[in-house]
Amino acid sequence: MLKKIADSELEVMRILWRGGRPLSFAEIKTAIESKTDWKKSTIQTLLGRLRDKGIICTHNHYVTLYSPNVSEEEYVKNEGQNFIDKLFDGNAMKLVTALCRNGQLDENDVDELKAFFTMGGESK
Amino acid sequence: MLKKIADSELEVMRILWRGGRPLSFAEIKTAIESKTDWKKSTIQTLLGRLRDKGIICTHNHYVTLYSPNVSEEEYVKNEGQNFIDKLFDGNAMKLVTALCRNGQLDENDVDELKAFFTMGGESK
DNA sequence: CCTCCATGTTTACTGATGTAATCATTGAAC
DNA sequence: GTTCAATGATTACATCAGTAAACATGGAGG
Repeated sequence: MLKKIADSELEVMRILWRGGRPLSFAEIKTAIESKTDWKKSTIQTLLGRLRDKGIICTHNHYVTLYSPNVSEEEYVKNEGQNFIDKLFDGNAMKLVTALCRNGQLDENDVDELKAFFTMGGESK
Repeated sequence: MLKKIADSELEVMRILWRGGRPLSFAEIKTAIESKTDWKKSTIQTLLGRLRDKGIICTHNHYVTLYSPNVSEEEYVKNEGQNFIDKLFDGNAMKLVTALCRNGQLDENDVDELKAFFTMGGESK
């Protein structure tokens, strides 16, 4: 049961996921500093917590390299399910109809989805 | 900007929302005890915090009555948006396509949505 | 009146999160 | 070798969330 990833930790995970390969602290630091003004010790703390939770692991290569143990897809799927469970009784359709009702999704979007299915695959 | 409703607080809110009218502590307590084993002091704490956050208010009637300041719809819409912002760059379609990809939504569901639109209204 | 019960208020404690300073180490540069 | 900069580890501290005991109070019953 996938431990919870806190918001600030998520920022770090994004870097790792987007990196697509094990990253060094320096790389992570640079990437994070381009979007937050966290001190390095903060980043270190987050990496430590993520490792404690088993969400990332470290390889001792030459420098330490950090890589995710869970993929972004897994994470997103998991969070999505939790969210749906929490607010929509686990029923994804309820979520979607709520989106429609709130105008966060319109008929064109639905058409697009339809297309996605009828051509059985990756639209994007 | 709607203060955050914690998970346990949400349980209380559900009672209030479902109640459809201002409820007394006794009513809330009974309702909550049917689904959790929280002590009454716990329920009081949650009510207190919700009131501090301005999410509910109390009327002094004869006994104190509690009622929500935010509707469930508002709340759900808000949380939904936050969720989409956090995990899908604010793009609801990305969420929905993810649901499809994960099989949490299938072609039939999409058809249903289509119907929802073409007949312009409340399907369910 | 005195007592008890339901309710309201205050205080408490643990763990998680956001944020970081500080200390320790280790390889790189002189 | 000695020093320094980068990195890793330890400690810190405030706030929030989950859960609750304890204490105060105002009526209901006797």
